[in-house]
Amino acid sequence: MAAMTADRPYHHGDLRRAALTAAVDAIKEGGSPAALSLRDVARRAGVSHAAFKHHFGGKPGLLTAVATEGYALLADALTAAGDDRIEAGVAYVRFAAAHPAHFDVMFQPGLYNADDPDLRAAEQRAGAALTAVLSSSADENDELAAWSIVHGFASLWVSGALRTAPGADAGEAARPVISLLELPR
Amino acid sequence: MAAMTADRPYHHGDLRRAALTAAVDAIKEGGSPAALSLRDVARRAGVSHAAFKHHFGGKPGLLTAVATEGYALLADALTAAGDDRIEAGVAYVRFAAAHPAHFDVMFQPGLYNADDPDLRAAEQRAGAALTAVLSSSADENDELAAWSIVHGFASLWVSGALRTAPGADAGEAARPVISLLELPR
DNA sequence: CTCTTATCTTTCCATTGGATAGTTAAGGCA
DNA sequence: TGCCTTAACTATCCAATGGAAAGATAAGAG
Repeated sequence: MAAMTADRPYHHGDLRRAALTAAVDAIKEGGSPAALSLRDVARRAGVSHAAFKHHFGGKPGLLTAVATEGYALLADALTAAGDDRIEAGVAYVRFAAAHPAHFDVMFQPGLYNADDPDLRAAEQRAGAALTAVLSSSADENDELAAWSIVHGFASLWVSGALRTAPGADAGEAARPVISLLELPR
Repeated sequence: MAAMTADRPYHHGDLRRAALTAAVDAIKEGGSPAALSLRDVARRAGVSHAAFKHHFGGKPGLLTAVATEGYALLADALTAAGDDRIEAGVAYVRFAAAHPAHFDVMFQPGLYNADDPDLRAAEQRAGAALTAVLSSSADENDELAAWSIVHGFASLWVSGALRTAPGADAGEAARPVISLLELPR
């Protein structure tokens, strides 16, 4: 039974990529990764919902790919920010604000396949980039404090808990805040 | 058609309370509020899934109640902690670690009915308690920094990003970290 | 003792994620 | 060129979900 109403090709060509962006769009519109529907993503990509099984295995697999991409983007952003701790922190916040869907998924390990090899690799790359900037820290508490303040600001920003002027730049808003941790003590 | 296999009474007596605790249990076991199933909660409470309509309206309504209870608990914990900023911060983290399900829901406004009156009231009570402790702050950035570092630590702890010794006390782990913000500058 | 109303159940529905089996195309190899 | 293996995708079925509607039961007011 060959239906094929539309004249699009049988093979998408770059379904994986299309699915990822469609998923991120859907998460943004839905407001939460929880509301994500596989079938909705499939419709956006113009594909049967079962097509994802081959590429991602299932819904958790799709979200695993989103998280993986997120960690990769974060690692890139951190490396690009250089050695300055403040700038790295600003980059962290900026990443979260620019990719809220990725950020949301990343820190909800219950949603995806947390022991996926690719995911782990990207995760460790981001972790290494973070540790590299913080290597000047005196002790472990110093590192934890830096990570906490930056992650906290990012989380609050993304969740909408900070009622800021619309269109405000998250990075610039964060700079004076996270700088408080860096003053000479 | 009166089936009623079990001999439990037709009226539960305290369904609202039972539903809340069942929902929290289910979220903890499921790992994420996203995985929460209304019908599962109903089974735990020994009730038809349609019974919730009257009490909560629907799934978002149930999660709204969870978030409301969370904000109330947080407000209580903060007020009980007294005037000390460090102790308030420790209490914040301790709350998150003790009630991870509530905490998870609270900061995902997309999951619930964010403009519910009761929710707003509890939210504002917690906000007031937080602001009260931070009132000694020099400026707004100081307040934001304090909130960020505490919320960041709590988020990372709850999401499992901090690989700590099992059974470790979150509050005590947080104390030296958040104290770094309080050193004389 | 009846009426009213809050609480709960049954039943039905569209939608979801997943499983299975079949269809199409693309690339290696004769 | 023609075959054949395999990647990529569709069609279809299924159990489970959240919600809606309508009815059953109980509790309390008068």
